[in-house]
Amino acid sequence: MLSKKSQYAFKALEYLTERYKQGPVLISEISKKKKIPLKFLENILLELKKEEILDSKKGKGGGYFLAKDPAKVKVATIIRIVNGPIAMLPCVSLYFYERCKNCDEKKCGLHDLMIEVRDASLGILENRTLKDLAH
Amino acid sequence: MLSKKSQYAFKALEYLTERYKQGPVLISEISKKKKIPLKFLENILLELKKEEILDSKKGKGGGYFLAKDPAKVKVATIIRIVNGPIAMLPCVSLYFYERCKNCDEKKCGLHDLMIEVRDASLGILENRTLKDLAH
DNA sequence: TTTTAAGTCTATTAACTTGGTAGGGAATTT
DNA sequence: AAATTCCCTACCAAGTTAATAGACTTAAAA
Repeated sequence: MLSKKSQYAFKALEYLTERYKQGPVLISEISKKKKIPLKFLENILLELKKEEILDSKKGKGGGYFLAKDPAKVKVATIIRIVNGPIAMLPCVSLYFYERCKNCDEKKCGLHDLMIEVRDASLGILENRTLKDLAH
Repeated sequence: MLSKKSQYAFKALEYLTERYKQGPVLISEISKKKKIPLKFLENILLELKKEEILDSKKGKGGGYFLAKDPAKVKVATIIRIVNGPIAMLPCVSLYFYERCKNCDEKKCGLHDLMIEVRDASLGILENRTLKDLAH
């Protein structure tokens, strides 16, 4: 399941997508409009900035804004940043791969199945962007 | 991600699938062969019994065994029992549905997307059984 | 140049979840 | 009756999540 943090992130990004190219938006404004705890939201936006999804401006007239075209930001990318792996097992994760202990990937029945599930999910998540979320 | 408990469950079920119709198998045997902490495994098997995936026999010659044909036990069912929801959001879960607070499902962009992802995953998980995991 | 308005950063905390343990109790077979 | 095996309840430590606090930095405006 997506964490609450992830849901907050998507709500904030939705808000910023609606205001793309309209200048910086205050954290406090997003917090109020989307009912996200202010300080928690700060952390989330900062993280998204470090990953270059968002950019920001300090001081008066400052705020956060999308660093790129919302049609270029994949949903999968956001999930990986704020929620972690999309795969159901570490041993089939593309970006967070970890070998299974006590389990030979060659003859693990779950392994192949979970690759299928991963690919089915990614087929969708890698092909949808922030723009699609807004519609 | 699937919890360690879920991975243990699948390993145990794999073992029991190989021994389907061959009489009860000791918890301690599964524990040893599959390297699963004994007491933890007890809890898992008991839970699977309560959900009628497994059955058991007490006393000498006792143990656990599959309650039905492994070809009839869906992977999705097991995941729901030991891991919980398959969907990425409570508001799109079929078996663990919960309404989103502060989010109108009608106009939530994530909602529709997550339904797609759910259906893609279920398309696989509802059509694979314990038997498929073994081969 | 001072003030004010922002975002930045580090640390802390409370609640919850996960993984694992302990120790009898109950049923069944011999 | 004794041995064997699952059943059940409770507990605990560690980690994660959600949220908060407060001081710091940068930038614009007065």
